[in-house]
This record gives sequence, C-alpha cells and structure tokens, in this order.
Amino acid sequence: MARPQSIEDDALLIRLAEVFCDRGFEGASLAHLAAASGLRKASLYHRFPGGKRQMAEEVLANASARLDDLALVLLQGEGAPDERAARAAEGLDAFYAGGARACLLNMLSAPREEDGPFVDGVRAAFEKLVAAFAALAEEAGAAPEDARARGERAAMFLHGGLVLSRGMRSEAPWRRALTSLRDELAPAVPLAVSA
Amino acid sequence: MARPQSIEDDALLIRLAEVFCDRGFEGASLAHLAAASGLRKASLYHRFPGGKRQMAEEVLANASARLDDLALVLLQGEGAPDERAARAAEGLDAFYAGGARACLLNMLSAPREEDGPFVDGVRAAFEKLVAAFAALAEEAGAAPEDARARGERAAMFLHGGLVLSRGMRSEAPWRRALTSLRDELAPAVPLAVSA
DNA sequence: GATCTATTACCGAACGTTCGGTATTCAAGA
DNA sequence: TCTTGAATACCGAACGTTCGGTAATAGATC
Repeated sequence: MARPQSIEDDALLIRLAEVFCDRGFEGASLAHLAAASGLRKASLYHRFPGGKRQMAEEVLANASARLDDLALVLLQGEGAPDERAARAAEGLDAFYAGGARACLLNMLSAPREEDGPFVDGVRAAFEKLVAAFAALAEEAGAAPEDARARGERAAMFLHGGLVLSRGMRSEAPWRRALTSLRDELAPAVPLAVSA
Repeated sequence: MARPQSIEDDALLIRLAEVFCDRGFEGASLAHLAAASGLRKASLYHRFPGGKRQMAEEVLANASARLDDLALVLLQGEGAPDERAARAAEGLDAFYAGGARACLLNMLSAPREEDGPFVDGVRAAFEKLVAAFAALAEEAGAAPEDARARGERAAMFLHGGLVLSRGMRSEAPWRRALTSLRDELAPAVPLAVSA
C-alpha cells in the first residue's frame, strides 16, 4: 500500500472516546481531540472526512461494540444467571474505568425536545443495554414485563451511579450500582415459584 | 432609585438554568443565554460581571435552593414518611419538568480526574440531596448506615432515570424512579422490628 | 409642577481568541 | 515513481468579552 497509519483505528477511536466522554460533544475541541490522539487536526480530517460529527458517530458505534464484547456478551454466556451478572459487572467496571469515566450516552444526549445528531444511536445503545439486562432477568425467572422493568432499573442504577460518582468525587455510588446489578437481575431469592 | 430591571433575578436565573441544563456549560453559548433571557450579551455582563462562569455558579446555587424549597423541605414536613416521600416526588417531578429536563449537576460535572469550576458546588448539592433522603430513611426506621445507603440509592435511581429518559426519549424511566422513591426511603414493610 | 442630576439597566458594535474546517506541501513506504 | 498519510499554514465564522453610549427611573432643586 503506502505509508502506514501512525495509530490504528481502534486505538484512535478509544482515545477520541475518552475526550468525548470527559467533555461532551461541544466541550471536545479539535485541539483536545488532536492532542489525545497524537494526530494534527488536518490528519483527523483525513481519517474522518465528515469532521467532528463523524468522529463522534464512529466513537459511539465503536464504544457500543466494545461494551458488547466487554460486558453484554457475558450476560448470555454459560453458567448460572447470578454468575453471569457478576461477570458482566466486572466488564462494566473495566469499561467505565472503575466509575471514573462518564457514560458516552449521557454526554452525547441531546435535550429532550430537540433532535441532536446522535439521538438514534444513543437510544439504540440504551435499548440494547436494557434488552440485554431484561433477557437475563427473564431467564432468571422474571415475567416478561417484570424483566423489562428490572432491566430498566439496572440500567438506571448503573448510570445514576456514574453520575453521582463523578459529581460527588467518590466511587462509592458506582460500587453500589455494580453490586446491585446481581440482586436486581438475578436475585438469590427466586423471582417465580416455578421457573 | 434608577431604572428597573426588565427581568427579575430569579426569573433570569431560571431562564439561564434551562439553557445550562439542556446544553451543558460549553454548549451554552452567550447567544443562547441571551436569547433565552431576553437580554443582550452586554446586558448579561452587566448582571454577571464574572461572565459565563459566574452565570453558571449563580444558576447552580439558585437551582439548589429551588430544589430545596420545591422538594427537599417536604421530606422534613409533617405526616408519615411515606406520605412525605410521595409529596417530595411530586416536587421533584415539577422541578425536572416531568423528567424532560436534565439535571444541572450532571451537566456541570467535570471529569473525575480534573477539577472544574463547579466541583464544590456540585458535590455539595449532591451531598445535600443524599443527606435529605437518608434523614427520611432513618426516620422511617432504617439504621444510620443503611439509611445512607438508601439515600444514595434513591439519588442514583433518580439521576439514572433522568439520564435514561433523555437518552431513550421516554419518560418511563423517570416515572419508574419517582414511584420507587417511596419504596426505597419509606417502604410499606417496616425496615426494623421496633422503630 | 417642571427641570436637572445621579444612578442604574440596557444595547450596538467591536475586540482578540478560538472554533471547526481546508488547501497545500512534505515525507514515508510499496 | 507513485500512492497515501501527516504536517504546516491558513480561512471564515463563532466564541466570550469589552466598551461607549442610550434609555429610564428616583430624588433634589427651583
């Protein structure tokens, strides 16, 4: 071919994701993105002809895929539901850097009444997360509508934990959210009598 | 004495708060803030000589005080704990516009490793919220450390509900969080045998 | 009661800076 | 050599901010 890239696509998207996570879309300037990636602004435009918006879109898609590989896939693995929930919690802990990293979905969400550029991607990612949680809850014996509620509750708790951990400068809420994941999705006390 | 203000301080801070809530600090441009307030950029600088940063600081303090009056004060009112929790939930629903408005604390939080301009105010506001919840839980019969955990859980659930409601374009998570407030802080099943 | 003065709120226009984005040149491999 | 990725230099636009001046009110003076 020709001159090789000085940073691989995956590594580049991870570096960029950190900036978007920490500063949000508006707060992530090209100067920040360039510094974090080790490339210059013009080089970023070579990789992402669509500019900053394309960067955020690809970062969002890549992060969603990484979350799948790191945590959600473990929910459908082998073993008892509570063990799977525990393994997924470890993956989530790694993905969110022990609660230190804000959720990209939160940082890229547009105001409710408006339609930002990422609404569809963000909604799809949230939906996939909730659905994965709900599937485990149903497998653990919950009725379909109850499983959905439990999946939503787990996602809410997780993201609330991230918000509080960041705002309060304490990882306690995040730790609490992780340990609650198992109880919410696959409680020790069976959810149904016959399941 | 002199010319009266064309918009009162409280009303002005509320208008500005909506912009900061919807767009965050970086995303809230002076053009947005001026349009939302009905004042020109220069007039905003007359009211807030410290500029955009002072606007956000005063907005944060004012919003915290309004949340106190609208919801937290109801937690220490009269009546049974579960009734107080229900009334506070109504106040929270009004404050967050039925889950449509993002939390200012979330939008103004700085990355964990950095120290943004609002870290102290944000942390104090979160702490006050959790403490108010914990006080009610303790009054409802929870042991001190359990009450603190319940207060944190309630705050996490609430903010997670706001995040998911915004990202998923559905008010269901927020509604779920509000109805869970009562169960978390003042459950129907007593927390202690003798309380 | 009309006029003047002091004081405050507001606004139009511009400031320097930084923004996202682009054109061009340079250099590294195949 | 020829292709391609990165760097330098640059652009118009928008950013937050500042400043000079105008509009509007209350009290003082006549």
